[in-house]
Amino acid sequence: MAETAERLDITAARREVLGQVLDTWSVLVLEELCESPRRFNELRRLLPVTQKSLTATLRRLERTGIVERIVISDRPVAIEYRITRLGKTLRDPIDAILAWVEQHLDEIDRARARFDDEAAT
Amino acid sequence: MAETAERLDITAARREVLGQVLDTWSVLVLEELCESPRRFNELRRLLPVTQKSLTATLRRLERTGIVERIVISDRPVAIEYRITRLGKTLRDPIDAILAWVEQHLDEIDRARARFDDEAAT
DNA sequence: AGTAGTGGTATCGCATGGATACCTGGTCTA
DNA sequence: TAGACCAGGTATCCATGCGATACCACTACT
Repeated sequence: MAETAERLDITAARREVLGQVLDTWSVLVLEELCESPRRFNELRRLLPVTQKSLTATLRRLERTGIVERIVISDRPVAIEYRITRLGKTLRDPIDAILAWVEQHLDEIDRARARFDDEAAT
Repeated sequence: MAETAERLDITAARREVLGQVLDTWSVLVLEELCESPRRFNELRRLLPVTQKSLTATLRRLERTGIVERIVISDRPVAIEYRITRLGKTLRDPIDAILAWVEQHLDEIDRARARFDDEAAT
């Protein structure tokens, strides 16, 4: 039982961060910010994400310490989002996942087609 | 515009797979199955996941070609889930992410506390 | 016969996320 | 100075997802 409890404790903490960090929009926003700092609407144009979700994603990443929200101008309100040192350490693992996806997309498509065919039978 | 369209096309395909592969339960189930094949209820005991979500997760992973569902006995219905060759290739990237989480949990906690403090001000 | 385990499906209610509209300001141009 | 347009959001509605719960068919054990 102690074993189980410990195990679940670990995964509970893990799960929370995992859910935030591995969220689809988080991953894609992160990729963008790794290339260079971006403005809010710049990100909107780059990704098919709604304003609401982008706002939520940026807030979450900011809270987690992965991106920084920098006011670059007061008068015409201008805000820049940039990746933090912590965020940069995420780049390699995330890139590895993205590379995996790119590399296995075809295989996944075939697997899905096979599965759906068998299900239709 | 062609640039944008192409970019969105790529991310659309990416997004789908990302969403499935990086799903919290998928990641944790995958970790378990990497250790050894598991039965349905075995997984339930190992992870704080509901039956419904576990069923959905396993179906999704099966469809994506990442896990295999093997009937090991008809009479007493017994089913084993095991990782596929494709699934195994996911292990390294996923482990990298998990390692990242473990490594930076404290830093994330501090960042969150800081954020919440500032917000409260 | 009763209880427990196996691998599920069905239903309900709440929270999350997308689409859409709207808002507060500032800039630019006519 | 009015109108159009940009910025960075908030507010609202609605569909979908997910957890909790109940239930089912079958087998095994006692």
